[in-house]
Amino acid sequence: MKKNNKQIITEVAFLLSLKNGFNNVSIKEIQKASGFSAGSIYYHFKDKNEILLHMINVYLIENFHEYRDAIKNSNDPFTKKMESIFYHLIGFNKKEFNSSHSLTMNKFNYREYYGLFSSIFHQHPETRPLFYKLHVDSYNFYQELVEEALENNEIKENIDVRSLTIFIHTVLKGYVDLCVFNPDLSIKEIMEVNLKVIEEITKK
Amino acid sequence: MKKNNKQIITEVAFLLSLKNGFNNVSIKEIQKASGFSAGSIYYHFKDKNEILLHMINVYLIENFHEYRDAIKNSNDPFTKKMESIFYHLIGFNKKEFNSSHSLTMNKFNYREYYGLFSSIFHQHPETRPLFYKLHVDSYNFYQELVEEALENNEIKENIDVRSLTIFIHTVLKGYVDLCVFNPDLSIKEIMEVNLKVIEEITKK
DNA sequence: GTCTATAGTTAGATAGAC
DNA sequence: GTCTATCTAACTATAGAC
Repeated sequence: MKKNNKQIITEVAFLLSLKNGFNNVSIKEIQKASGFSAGSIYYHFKDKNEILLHMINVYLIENFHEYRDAIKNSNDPFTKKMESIFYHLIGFNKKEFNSSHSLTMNKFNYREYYGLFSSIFHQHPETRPLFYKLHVDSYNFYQELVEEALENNEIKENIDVRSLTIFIHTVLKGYVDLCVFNPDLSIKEIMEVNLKVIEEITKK
Repeated sequence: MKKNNKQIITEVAFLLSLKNGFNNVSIKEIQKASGFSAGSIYYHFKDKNEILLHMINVYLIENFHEYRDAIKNSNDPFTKKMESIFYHLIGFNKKEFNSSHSLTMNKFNYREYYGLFSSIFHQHPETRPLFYKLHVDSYNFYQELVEEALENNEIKENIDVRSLTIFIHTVLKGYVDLCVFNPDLSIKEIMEVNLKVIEEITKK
């Protein structure tokens, strides 16, 4: 899949934004880093805000859909799927996480990633509907997993689907937040603690 | 407690930042909203970044210390203290939340509040140590509550303090995140679901 | 589709009077 | 301690040649 120039500009804007925040990335910087001129950039995007929208769609929305569908289509049991979500949320699948060069975390820096999109949510209120939609999609995804687990008799059958879904949603959100803001706690420990609680309250 | 002019400027900067993000608030806007001139502002602060630091200390750090000490000094049982934290994290104590005019949420808009500080964390990396410190303090606070509950025989005695503390920290983080980003779910429901899980895994 | 050159605006910060 | 006036730098966006 060859990248067209619009995609290159978007990627450059995204990578620069990870470091400095979208508002602190100037068109001049995008010019320098991409090799394209201002005129060229404004040929592809009518203004800077359109770059932002494109960026959100590619790196937030599409990214979610991809990892969601990957997990959906796997044949893993409920607990395994939950574990995969924990890894994916910080940009890893389990194999990568346990490999030796995972420590560099080069693939993507989840700390900057979530920081960037939180900033965008706050400073560009016109983009908020996109975030709300994403959260509804996440909720529905988790609910499907819970319902599937119930059907497959993997968790205790008298559990309330809505409550468990909300709880799982909460824990996943908090887990990401802790990983981002708390450099003292090991990701693995946060993950294991919370997976254990989920197991405890769902076990038959 | 009469406000001095430095405090007024800080408050104005904070309120404007809640709406637009600190980076999008210009000195000119602070001038207009506060009634002070640029010269006056730069008499109190050597540059714009110093306003930011002062703002973080007053509205993030001191705010945490106040609500933490209030809960610490209360004589409530463990579950009651947990409930209070849930309310305080979104800017209410329970009484206010249940009163009729709570719906306006005028006291402070927690959605903008957390959005603002997330943005600052991302876009002003030099301030991150302050955030890390705050998270360690939060962790220690939760741990003290757990230890206290153990001493008072309020929760089952064979529970692992560290695991429970990490779990509580995760849930509280996720709860705030859901409240901020998910306008479809009722705050009360998120709160109740998670309080119930905490109760379930700690009950004797 | 990409370039150069530049218009037009706004930002943070300072000097010096009172 | 507060004011007015102003400087310099940086930004987004556009016009027009190729």
